[in-house]
Amino acid sequence: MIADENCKLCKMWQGVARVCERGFGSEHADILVISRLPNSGAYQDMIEASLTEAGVDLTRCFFTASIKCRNFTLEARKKELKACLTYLEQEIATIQPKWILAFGNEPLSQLTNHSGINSWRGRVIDGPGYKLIATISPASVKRNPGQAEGWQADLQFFAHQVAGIPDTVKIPRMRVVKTKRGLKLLKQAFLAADLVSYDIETTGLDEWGKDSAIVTCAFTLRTEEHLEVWLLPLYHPESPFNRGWRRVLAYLAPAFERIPKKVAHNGKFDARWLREFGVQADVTFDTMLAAHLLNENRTKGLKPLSRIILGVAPWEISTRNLVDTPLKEVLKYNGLDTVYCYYLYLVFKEELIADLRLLRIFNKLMMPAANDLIDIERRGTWTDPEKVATAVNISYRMRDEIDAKLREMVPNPSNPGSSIYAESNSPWPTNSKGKPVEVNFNASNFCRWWLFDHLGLPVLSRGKSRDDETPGMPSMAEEVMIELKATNHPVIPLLLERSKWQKYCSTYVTRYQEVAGDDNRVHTTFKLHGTVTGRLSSGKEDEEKITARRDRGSGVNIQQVPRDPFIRGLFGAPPGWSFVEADFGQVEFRLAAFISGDPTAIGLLQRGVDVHLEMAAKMMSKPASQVSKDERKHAKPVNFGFLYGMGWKKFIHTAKTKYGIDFSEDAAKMARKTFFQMYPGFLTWHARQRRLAHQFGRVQSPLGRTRHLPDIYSSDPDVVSEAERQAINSPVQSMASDMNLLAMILINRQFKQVGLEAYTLGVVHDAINFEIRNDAIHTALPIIKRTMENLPLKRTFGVNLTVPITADLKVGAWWGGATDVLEDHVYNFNPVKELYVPVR
DNA sequence: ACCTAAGGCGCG
DNA sequence: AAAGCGCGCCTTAGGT
Repeated sequence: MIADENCKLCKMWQGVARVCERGFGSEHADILVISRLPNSGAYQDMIEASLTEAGVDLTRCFFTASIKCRNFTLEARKKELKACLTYLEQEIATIQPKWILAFGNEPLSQLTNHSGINSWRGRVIDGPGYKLIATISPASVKRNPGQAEGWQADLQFFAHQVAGIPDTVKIPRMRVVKTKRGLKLLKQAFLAADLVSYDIETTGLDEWGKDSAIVTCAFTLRTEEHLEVWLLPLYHPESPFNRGWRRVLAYLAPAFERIPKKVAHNGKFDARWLREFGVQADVTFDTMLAAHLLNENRTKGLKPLSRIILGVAPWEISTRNLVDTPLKEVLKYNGLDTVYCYYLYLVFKEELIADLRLLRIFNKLMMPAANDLIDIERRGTWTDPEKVATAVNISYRMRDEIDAKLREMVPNPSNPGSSIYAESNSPWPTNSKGKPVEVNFNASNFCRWWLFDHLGLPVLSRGKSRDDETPGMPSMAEEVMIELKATNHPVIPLLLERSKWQKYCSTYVTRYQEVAGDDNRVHTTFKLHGTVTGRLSSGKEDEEKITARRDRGSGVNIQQVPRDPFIRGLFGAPPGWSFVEADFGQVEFRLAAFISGDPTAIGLLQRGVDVHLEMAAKMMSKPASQVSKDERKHAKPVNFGFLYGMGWKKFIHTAKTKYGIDFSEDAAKMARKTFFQMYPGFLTWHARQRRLAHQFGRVQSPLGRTRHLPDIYSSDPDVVSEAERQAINSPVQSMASDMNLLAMILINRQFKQVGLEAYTLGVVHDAINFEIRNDAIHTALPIIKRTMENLPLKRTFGVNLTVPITADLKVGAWWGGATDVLEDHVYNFNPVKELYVPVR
């Protein structure tokens, strides 16, 4: 077969033992397996073993590679892949495979025009005469053993596709509701069902949008041991209920709400929409959240989970625009979602029952929180429209003024600069197409050329090298620019100042103004499955994240609002209401003390001592009473950094960039030493977490939340070290966020019981934000503080905390403009005297 | 027009 | 060799 040992089509031939290695395997193969490079013996063994395990007949396989020269020193880029494709195409023409299994991004991009292996893996892609399925490369599995499970599942899926194994899941009869009588029957079916798995299809992502509508609904109902699927057309143009779909929902709502068990995949989304249109239904079991809790590392989508766990073939819909898709197609798709969701529920339920601590977290934290978040996301956070408008104007003006100054300094052939720096005659830079780049004061190729080539400022740091020949691009990070201030070139402070205003314009103030509705509220989507530790993440709905479709996004990340009062002060409470922020105080340090059992740390916390002050005293070798404010400030990064195993080098860096404090090498080393001398228990705790991770491949928080750390078994020591540090951090971060979640749930419950006009706006990891009507504050504050400081961890999770937990409350008209409420005043709040009356 | 990767930076 | 952890969003560059 084709192989040119004199090939010089690209650089890869240099220094390899064998140029252009051909593939091997059965001449009558109908399966082509493509790796990145010709496999070494060990990788070939690994691939063959895994394929056999998945059920692929090796005698039907031909093995080859994207890049035919096994060159480990040079990196194959587009050019090389294109050159080598010639040989690959010849192999395909000769073998004429029916199936191709592509390992990694290289064969995927060579053969399909697609790139990004993680979004394309596990999908059947049609090629000329063959079907291609891609997955990650065995090399990446070996480096990150955490990938092994998903990799094997992809191979299994490939084997199923090749063998044509039928779906393992039986699809019940589906019936479509078309008439009034059908609606009546569906209502009766609701009343007879003990469980429903449901899903809705919608016109857009924001339920409050002007044209938003529910296109179809599907319900898998379980009644006395048998399943039936009901499909309900609503707003779809072919639907008989197209005009009266809201009335249909209203008619069905009471019966639907009465079904005791409601299962859905990412049910918060569906429940939020249904609530918008008058259906008040909580989700009792969310399969996506269960999947996440059981294994936080795996993919969360209904389709990949169904593929991996149920072994079913993918079910797709031809277009994203449901209104233009035939009703029949939409309904079938919608119905299958609910059927597979039901079968996933059966699997996950058993898995949770097998781990009662996880089941407890699921039932007592995740599901109640998910249902609370429905209302929280719907409410949104109020922004002051006038303040926002002013902030937008100021931000743009500041940025544009700086731009104007910069533009005068931009090199101009007819106006050679008067800078004290030698201006080289380095030519104006061009882009990949050979066109001159435009003036751009962001971190662009123009600026890199201007600063480092034209003005000759020193390159202090570079990014990653993209290939072997060219070095990485000069860094324009803030810390680099701060260093460059020393050059006294006037362009540096301008660029530094500009980047702040540019960020305000692009990411913050303008976005807030764009997404605030008529009610001046901005919304977010919280994900309970957004992090591996159990923290919530915040942002837009997934589908809104596409860069090219910025106009459609309407959510913001409420957890990354800059602390600058100029920005944070845009959020607040409407007239007559107050913004209340409740923070747990140094909760991670407290929990680290609890988990490690370090007697010094526990003792200090029990006595209510300021740990930062104490650290400063130790560092300065003097009594705490003589520690200055500045000295205490120096102690803060010490406590935060070394807690999770930071090295002295990184410590110098973070102390400088995050706290603006200079530590010399010796001082940093000394600080680290002092820290562990003061809390020797932290060192043994670190060692214990490393040992546990190596022994079990996972660690658990005191409440029972699990962090799987398969990478601990990596052959790469860097990867192992990373997993070890995660083993130290995870239980602490997990417990802190679960406590915050529990507090939120309990506080909301009390607000409802008392009927208070007090509402949660969101959580920011160890803090909860509320909006409370002024006449309810004196009732709400004690509830908040008492709940946060006295969480029923013993009763709910069997955990006896040995350290006190404190909550700090702030009340005000605006976030960030709020003032602390003294401890005594929380329990004795005098609304007349003490209520912060906002000046508007 | 749409997509991905990387750099950079906002938050806890 | 290098070594806190956990996130999401925006921009640029370089593709199809």
